[in-house]
Amino acid sequence: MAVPQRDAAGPRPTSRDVAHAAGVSQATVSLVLGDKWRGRVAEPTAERVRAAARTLGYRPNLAARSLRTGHTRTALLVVPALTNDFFAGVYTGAVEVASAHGFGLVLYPSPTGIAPARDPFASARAALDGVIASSMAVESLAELRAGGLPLVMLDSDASDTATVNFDIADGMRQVARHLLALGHRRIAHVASAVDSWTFAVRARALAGAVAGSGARLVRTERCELSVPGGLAAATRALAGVPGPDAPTALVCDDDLLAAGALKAARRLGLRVPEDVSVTGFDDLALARAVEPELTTLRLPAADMGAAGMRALLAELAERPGSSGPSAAPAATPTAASASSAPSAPHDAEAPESEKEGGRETVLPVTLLARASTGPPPTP
Amino acid sequence: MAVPQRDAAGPRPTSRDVAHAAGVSQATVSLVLGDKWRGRVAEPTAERVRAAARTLGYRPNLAARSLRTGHTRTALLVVPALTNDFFAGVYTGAVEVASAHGFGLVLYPSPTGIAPARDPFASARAALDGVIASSMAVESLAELRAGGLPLVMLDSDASDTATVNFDIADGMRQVARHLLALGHRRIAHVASAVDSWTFAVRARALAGAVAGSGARLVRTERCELSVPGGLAAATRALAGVPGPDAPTALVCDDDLLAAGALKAARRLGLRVPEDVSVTGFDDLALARAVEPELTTLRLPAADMGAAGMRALLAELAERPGSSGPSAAPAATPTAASASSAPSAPHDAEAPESEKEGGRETVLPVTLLARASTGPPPTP
DNA sequence: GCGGGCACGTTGTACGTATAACGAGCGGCT
DNA sequence: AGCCGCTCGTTATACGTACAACGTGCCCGC
Repeated sequence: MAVPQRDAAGPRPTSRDVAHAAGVSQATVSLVLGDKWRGRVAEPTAERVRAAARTLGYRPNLAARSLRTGHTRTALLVVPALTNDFFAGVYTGAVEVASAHGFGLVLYPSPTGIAPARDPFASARAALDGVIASSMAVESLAELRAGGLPLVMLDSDASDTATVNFDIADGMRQVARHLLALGHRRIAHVASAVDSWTFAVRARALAGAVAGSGARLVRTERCELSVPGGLAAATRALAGVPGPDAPTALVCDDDLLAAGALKAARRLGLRVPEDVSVTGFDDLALARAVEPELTTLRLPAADMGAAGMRALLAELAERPGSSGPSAAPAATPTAASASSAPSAPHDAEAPESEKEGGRETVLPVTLLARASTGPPPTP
Repeated sequence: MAVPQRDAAGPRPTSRDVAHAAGVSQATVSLVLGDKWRGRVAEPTAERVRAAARTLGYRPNLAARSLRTGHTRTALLVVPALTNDFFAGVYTGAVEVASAHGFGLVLYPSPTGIAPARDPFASARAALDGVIASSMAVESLAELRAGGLPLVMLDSDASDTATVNFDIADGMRQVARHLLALGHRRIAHVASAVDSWTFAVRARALAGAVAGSGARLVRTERCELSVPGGLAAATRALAGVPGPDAPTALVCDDDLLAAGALKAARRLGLRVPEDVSVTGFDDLALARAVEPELTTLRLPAADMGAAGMRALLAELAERPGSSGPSAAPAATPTAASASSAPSAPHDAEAPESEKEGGRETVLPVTLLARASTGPPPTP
């Protein structure tokens, strides 16, 4: 009703049409709608322009704008898979700070089965100002950089790029401490076979935490990052349980693997946690859908997305020809009043420790102890 | 190595730079790279242009192209949630046929917590040629149509728009027949509270199938579409089990609900399927992650996405100023030889019955009988 | 009374591309 | 010989926007 679109739209009104309707020049329209008019256009005139834009249902032509300005105010988020709630959370966080800064965010799920050919983002045709990519979604970092676009990596140890990581090592130590405190002394690691920093760190940290504690890492089984993968690997890891040399706890690199481990235990006639404890990683929705619910690490995915987007904006800001971020939510003529203050989320929060002046952001993680862990069986 | 990008890139080469390097005019470059040169440019010249483009690492400026042509060869897919494998499948299918026709596909997960303000797709800033939307992701269809963009709806009964649907009614009848054949006579329906065509049909079809069969639909419990929702609703539905008037089978509108039902049964001390049978819908990955694995309906999500994209392309083709679909995979200068024939997927397959000349596509579904259903208990 | 600022706009141009319209050379047919 | 028609290009223009540069009154201070 109040929405002012022309229904039987002719060929979409341009800024010149608006100018004509408001009795000004096209340049003035551009100034007013671009929020660059303080002191250059009188308020009544500006209001006339806005009114004309509103009644005509004017919406700026993005292509023309990009052609002129050289940028698109659009970023790309590259993730390995859509179905993982973790990356959905990353997206949510990233899109929030993006749109708070007038940026769009496009999603590119890397392995869709489409051959990426030469162009990694062929299917996300949008012209881009920058890229945020999960290290799990890219094979070759060089290929990404080839575009010459500002780049932020997630879960990566790349040193020549801005990165956003979780404190995975600390998280793994929390898991280890939890199990050790429960009394476990023989632990197996159900590990992802994905060759990524975030999994390499898991292995190192677990080994490190177990090392000087009187406990032992009795097995490590690698597998594909999926429930069936976890089922297979956990089945191998559980051979000989209960037994003197067999593990009493399974530390899994991911909730998917832990869910598979639960199935493996059940098929082997083992109870969780009475016969064997299981831990996950990520706190996916799946962690609470299975029985028993998984002890796991909560990684604040949205924070990672938000931090990634902020890092990208910072990168953009210090480029030569680029436009610094602005809070102005684009030129779409919308009623100027928003309900509450826009408030870029988290913009001044404490928890995320950022290496001052550096290019790496590290986010804390927290352990959630649930029903899948308990004391080891007493033989 | 063979990838010909300029590393210390200056301000990106334009078609004019290519023209200069090849000793031709800019128009000729445009013709050659746009595949419009048959009979207008001699082969040696064309090759010279291609070579120049390659060594310069030329990539056409999308903004300029869109400004000139008026379209973007980009479509938008609007889905309710990213984490649902079903919609991930839809995306995969859609992106496959899109890129086979030289189109890009951008994803917009509707409820990201961002207020859509006036513009439904503010965060997917890309300029669009058309939209494919799941009816579950949009509140008001009119708002979608307001953009004036070609529109295809998924899972919808909208009559004034092209639609792609599954044969939900037939699917529900298959479920009912399966349970009736096992001997169930008292059935409860764990239904989604989402007000959408696809769920309304489920209810009607289940009621219809149970009606003349000697069995009864003893309860219907509605809830939010999630595992906890299913847990709550199923707990209500299972009151009094086992008992003379209580259901022996739970038909759930979605695998998420069925997973919740499994948890509910376990908490009530009921075994599945010995005490109560449970069925799902969608065949999500979750269906096989839980124990016992779910009897469910397989909906070929990728087919739906592919059909949706094809419907959109058809829509686009019969618009006045628009470019018909073309198999030419854009102008990116890539080695002309592909390994195998491109072969638009499924393009001539039988299973999807399409109302000839109509605007609705209906896709078949198949029942997967797994461990969560069995004969009812014999009292 | 006159130069100088200020407030308010406007004119002009460029971004990189696609395509319509227009040749120029040349061989063959009548 | 004349001229059509074909091949192989070129020139010119428009898409819609942002912004640099340039007026034009008008008031103010000296």
